[in-house]
Order: sequence, then C-alpha cells, then structure tokens
Amino acid sequence: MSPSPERRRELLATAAEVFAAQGYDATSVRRIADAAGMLAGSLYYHFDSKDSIVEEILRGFLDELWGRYDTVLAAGHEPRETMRALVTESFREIDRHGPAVAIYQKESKALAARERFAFLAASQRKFEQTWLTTLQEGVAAGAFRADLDIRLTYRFVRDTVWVAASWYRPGGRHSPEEIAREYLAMVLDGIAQPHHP
Amino acid sequence: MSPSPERRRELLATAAEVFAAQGYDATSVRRIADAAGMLAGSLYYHFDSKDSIVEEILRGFLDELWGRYDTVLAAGHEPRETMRALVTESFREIDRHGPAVAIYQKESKALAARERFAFLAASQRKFEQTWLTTLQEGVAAGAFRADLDIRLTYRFVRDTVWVAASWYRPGGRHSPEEIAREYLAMVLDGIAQPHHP
Amino acid sequence: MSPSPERRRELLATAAEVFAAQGYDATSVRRIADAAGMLAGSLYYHFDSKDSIVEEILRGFLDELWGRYDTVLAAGHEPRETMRALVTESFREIDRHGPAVAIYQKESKALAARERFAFLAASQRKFEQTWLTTLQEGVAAGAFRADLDIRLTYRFVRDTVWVAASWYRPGGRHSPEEIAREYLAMVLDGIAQPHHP
Amino acid sequence: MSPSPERRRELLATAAEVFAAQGYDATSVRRIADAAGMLAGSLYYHFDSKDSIVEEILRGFLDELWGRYDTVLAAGHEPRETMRALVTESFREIDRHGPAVAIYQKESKALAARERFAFLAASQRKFEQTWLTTLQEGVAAGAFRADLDIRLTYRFVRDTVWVAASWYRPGGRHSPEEIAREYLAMVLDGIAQPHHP
DNA sequence: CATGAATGAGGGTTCATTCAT
DNA sequence: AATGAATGAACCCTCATTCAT
Repeated sequence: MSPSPERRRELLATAAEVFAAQGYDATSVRRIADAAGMLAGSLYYHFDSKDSIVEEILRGFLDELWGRYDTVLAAGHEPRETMRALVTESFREIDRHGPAVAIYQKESKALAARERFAFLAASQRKFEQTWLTTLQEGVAAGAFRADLDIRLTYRFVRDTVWVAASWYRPGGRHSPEEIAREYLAMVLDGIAQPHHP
Repeated sequence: MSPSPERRRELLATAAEVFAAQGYDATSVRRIADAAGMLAGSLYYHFDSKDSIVEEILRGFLDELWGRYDTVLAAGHEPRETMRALVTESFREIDRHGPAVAIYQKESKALAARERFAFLAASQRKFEQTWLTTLQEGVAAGAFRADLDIRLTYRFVRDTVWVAASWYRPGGRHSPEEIAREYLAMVLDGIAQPHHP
Repeated sequence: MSPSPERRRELLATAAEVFAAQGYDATSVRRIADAAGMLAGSLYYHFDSKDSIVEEILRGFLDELWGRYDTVLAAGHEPRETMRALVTESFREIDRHGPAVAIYQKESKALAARERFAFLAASQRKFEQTWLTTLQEGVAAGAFRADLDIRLTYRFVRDTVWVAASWYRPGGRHSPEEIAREYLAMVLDGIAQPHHP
Repeated sequence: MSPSPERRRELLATAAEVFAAQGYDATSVRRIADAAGMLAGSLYYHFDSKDSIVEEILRGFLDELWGRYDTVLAAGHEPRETMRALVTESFREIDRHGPAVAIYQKESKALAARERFAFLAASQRKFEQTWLTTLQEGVAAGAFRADLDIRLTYRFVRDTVWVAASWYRPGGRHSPEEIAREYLAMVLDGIAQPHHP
C-alpha cells in the first residue's frame, strides 16, 4: 500500500513501544501519531486501522520467532539441548523486539478471541505442542525427572520466559544469552544447594 | 460508606471477573453493570468511580495477602521454609481471589504510575524487599546456591508465581498446595534428572 | 400533600438559599437534600419535583410582593410618593426573602419561557405596567423630567432594584429603608453636586 | 493552537449567544454544536472543553474592555468626564459583545469561585478599585454630592450598567451612546424635575 | 504524505425521579 | 417521614476513522 516500507517499519516500532508501555486499549491512535510526529489521521495513509497495526507488530514478531524455533527443531538435538536453544532464542527475541513481546504477553489472550487474531491462538497451540513434546521426550530419554507434571511445567516455563519482556531492557547489564543461562540453571538444576541437609 | 457491604462485595467480585477477563481499560462500566444485572448509572450508587472499583479490588487482595505474608515472616523460619510458605500462600491467594490477582498481574504496572494507586508501588517495593532478603539469607545460610543472581532469581520467582493467575481455575485438577509443591520442586531442585550425564 | 407545612417551609428556605448561591441548573436535588439533612429521594415526599420547589419559592415571593405593591397602589399617592413606596417595599422584600429575589433575578428570564412558569411572565408584565404608569403620571404631573425616556428609565430602575439582591445581606450595615433612601436620592436627584460649574 | 482563528471566532460567537440565552449550566455542548451545525464531538477539535469555551469568551470580553478602560483612565480626565467615558465605553462593549457581557453578568459570580476563572475575581477587584477611586475623587473635587455612600453608589452604578446587557439589542432604537447619555443624565442629575415643590 | 476538520459511536459520570420497605 | 436501591436519560468528553485538500 505505502511506497515506503522503511517509514512503515519506523512507525511500527514507535507504535510497539507505546502499546507496550501503556497497553493496547489505553493507547489512542493520536498518542501514537504524537510519538511519530504526525497527526492521527495521517497514520491511515500507512495503515488500515489500529487493529492492523498491532496485527502487523505481532505477526512480525511471531514470524521471526518461529523462523528461529523451526531451525532449532529441525536440527534434531536431544531434549536438553533443544530446551536450551529454544529458551536462548526466546530471550534473544526479547532482546530484539522487546515491545512486541511485551504486547504479545499482555494482550494476546484478549486479542486471540477475535477472528482477526486467530493466528495468535494457532501460534499458541503450536507453541504448546512444541514444548510438551520436548518435555515428554526429555522425560522418556531420562534427561528430565520422571515425576514431572508436564502441563504444569510447560506453563511455568512458557510464562517465565515471556514475562521477562516486561522488565528486560536491551543494552542493560545482562545479555540475553546470560539471562538464558541463568534461567536454564534455575529451571534445570534448581536454586537449592544440592547436598544441603 | 454504603451500609450494605454484602452487595458491595458481590459487585466487586463481579467486576473483578470482568476486569480479569477483558482488561481494565477494555472493560466498560456498562459491561460490569450488565454482568451485575443493573444499569451503568446504578453502579454509582455503590462506588464513586470505575477507578475506585479496581482500587478496592486491589487493596482487598493486597491487604489479605500481606496479612498472610506477615504471619509467615514473623514466624522466623529458615529461608527454604520461608520460601515454601510464601509460595504456598501466593498460590492459595490465587485460589481464593484469582481475578484480583490476574488484575494485579496485568494492570498494576500501568496503574502504579498514578497517584491514586501509589499503594501498588509501595506494595511492590515491600514485596521485592521480602524476596531479596529471603534469597540472600538463603544463600548466606548455604540453603541456596552461592552463585545465584539474586535480582534475576527474584524476578523469575515473582513473575512465575503471579502469572499462574492467568490460567489457574479454582476447583480444577490441582489444589493450590499441589501447584505450590510442584512449582517449588522445579525452582528448588530443577527439572533435570540429577545424575544424568 | 404533606401534613407538616412547617417542615415544608424549612425545606423551601433551605432550597432557596442553595438555588440562590449556585444557580438553579447547577444545583442538584441531592445538594438540597444534603443541606436539609436528608437523602435526595426523601424530598419527593414533600415536593413533586425540583421544578415544583422553585415554583413554590417564586410564587411565595411574588404573592407577598404583589400584596404589598397592591396596597401601595391602592393608596393613590402622588407619583413621587408611589415610587418611593414601591422602591422601599422592594428592598424590604429583598431583606425578608433575599434568596427568593436572587433566584427571581437570575433565573426568571429562562424559566418564564416554560408553560409552568407563565406566572413569571404575567408578573413581569404587571410590573412593567405599574412602573410605566407611575413614571408617565409623574411626568404628566411635573414631578419627573419631561424629557425622560420612560421605557429606558423603567428598565434601569427595575434592574437596579432587583440586582441588589445579589449583594444585600440581612442584618448588615444598612437597613432596607436606608438602602431605599440612598437609592431614591440617587435616582431622583442624581449623584452630581447641583450647582457645580 | 488551532490554525484557523476565524472558525474559532465564529464558534465562540455562536456559543456566546447560546450561553447568554440559556445560561451556562443549562446549555449542553450538544446544543452549541447544533447551533454551529456540527456534532458535539466536533467542537472538541477546536476547544479543550466547555469550560475553555466560556473562558475564552470572557477573557476576550474583559481584555477588550480593559483596553478601553485603561485608555480612558490614562487620559487623566476630571471625575465627571471619567465617569462619562467609562459608562459610554461600557455600553459600547455591550453593543459589540452583548452575549459575552450577559454571560459575565449572570455567571461570573459562580464561576469566579473556581481556580480556572480566578481572572474574573481579579478583574472584579480592579473594576471596584477604579470606580471607588473615581467616585471618591469626584466627591473630593466637589463634582459629586458630599453625602454619597460611595460603596453603595458603586454597586448601583456597576449593576445597572452591566444588567443592560440582558435587554439591549444591537441595531435597535437606541445607539449605545444614546443609552449612555440617558443613563448618565439619570444617575448624575436624577429623574426628578429640579425645582418641583 | 500529511493536514484540517469533521463524524458517529461509545466512554465514564451525574442527575431527577421512583418505589418497596 | 425517610431510606436504600435502582432507573433511564442526558451530560461532557474521547476515540477510531474518513476524506477533501
């Protein structure tokens, strides 16, 4: 539609930041336009609607994420390594597209109920499948404890990873790889001192 | 203020469910009134404003929660037991007031910026203090690994616990105590099989 | 309707004060009820509606006023004395029912357009008639200047008298009779020093 | 703010007429929009709020008025001439901005209590100062009667001048200068035939 | 590309009024 | 006589969206 995809990308980045900071419903189109240095009406030259803006933000994020996830999964690692790679890619995604992830984390549940955002529900199902499979295979292979409640563990893992988007700031003290390592250490081996009485 | 606290409590429960399901900003006062079987204007006989409704929901939740937390902390357990008790109380609170916790989890960041909701920021600081202290004492006592990044661990723990409010349904397959146990097993001892190569 | 006319009169006095202080439209029924120490709905035991309250206030004021005016007019004084008596009665009315007069002064123009308040327009016409006649007779009798613009003078006189209700406080430094005397001195003989060059 | 001051001025004139006719509180924003041939919401493209509309109307009126008053006062006339000039300017202002003056006359007392409209109270104080000084100097110079009650006279003069806005119609039988002359004749020399027994 | 001006729906809220108790 | 609770209409205002320029 618009002849300048760069301007589009700039506007999407601006919108994502505002959406992430204030919430989708609480953010007015005018607020985004202000941040972009234009009038509200002018945004409609670039986008069809407010909905289409979040949609594009979320699709962009999920497309990129699944590109990386699929590469990881196609590599056919053993479960522990698969988990490590998925978690690392997730934190990298937070590093690259923090606002988009924050929007996904906060708004996707409400948005997914609407037809336009059915892709969110689809992605979520695929996500769940991926993790459940990985965890099950890990248990089967003896890499993970045999007494794990797989669904519960999946939920904990999923939430902790994404919720990091709400506090992570790029360029801060920890690189995404460091955070991933720390997180995996906690989840895999626990925070308790092993042979403590 | 209003001499019928029962009706108030009913209305607060109704409002909490709607807020939790749709988000605070996306929920109109009319929507709440519908769910309560009355007209929008009638809500204003019981409450001053939409803001005052969430405020009361959140204050009620935090007051009860801190009552229990303070009891735990006053008991002077060793760090591992303190952690166990705090996590268990948290899941119990989710069991009792799921919607309130979900609202807290999703909206408190945006709300806390407003003067009216300064108590949210205060509670958050106290929360952080409590966990950081518990973790530090645990490390000092040799109960937790010496190489923990305390702040990072705090964030992971905090988020995973509260985010459970978004999927937990009371009366489901798992009691809050079971979920707490499972969660603690994961966080304390990890999900990895201990002596796996 | 109500078996206690005293309570009614109290309530009317209270309402008149609030209406005078804040304006009819800006005053809510609840505000009046607050001032009377009851709930808004309870007022409807005594009165049919908000309109009926002002109506009763204004009718009471005009009935009393016209009672006095009619007595003055029936006395058949010469024009100057008639004017003096009318002005004095007006300031006495302000002294007795200041709030009612203030309401009349501020709201009657807007209210008079409505059928229910047609008596206001009727009173205004009678008022105008009375003053025009008095002034004309005064001119004819040589008591007032021959070159007066009667209608203009009527308007000035009418407005200045009633507008005093907006600042007059009973029990203040000036009695209504004093104010009337001062006012008449100004209007009849002017404020200028007679033989000033 | 808005780059089309003409439209703004048109809308302000329309709003002033409606406010003057019905009263500020009794006038809905929708009513103004109707009179302007647009929808209620559209007014908010031009103005921040209903309050800001009256504010701009009243500020415009007072700014212009004080511009003229200050010129008169700076000329250093003798008291009688000052009074004549002030009254004449007042009626001219009514001629030019009748609705604004009518709003000022009817609503300023209630509005002045609010912080936003503090400039009304300030103007009123300056107004009072100006008239009291003029009258006092007139008495001192022997131009006005020595036995005048200055404050009382000020109130009468102030009210009669402004209250004329409630009946004056531009383009009618009397020019503002004629009305001023008639008014001054009454106030200065009285309406009584001088040597009447 | 962007603006200026408007629309129409819906937002939170207030209010006069009603009525069973 | 008065309360407690509710109604329904209207209020001021915000918002996503449109479109001629």
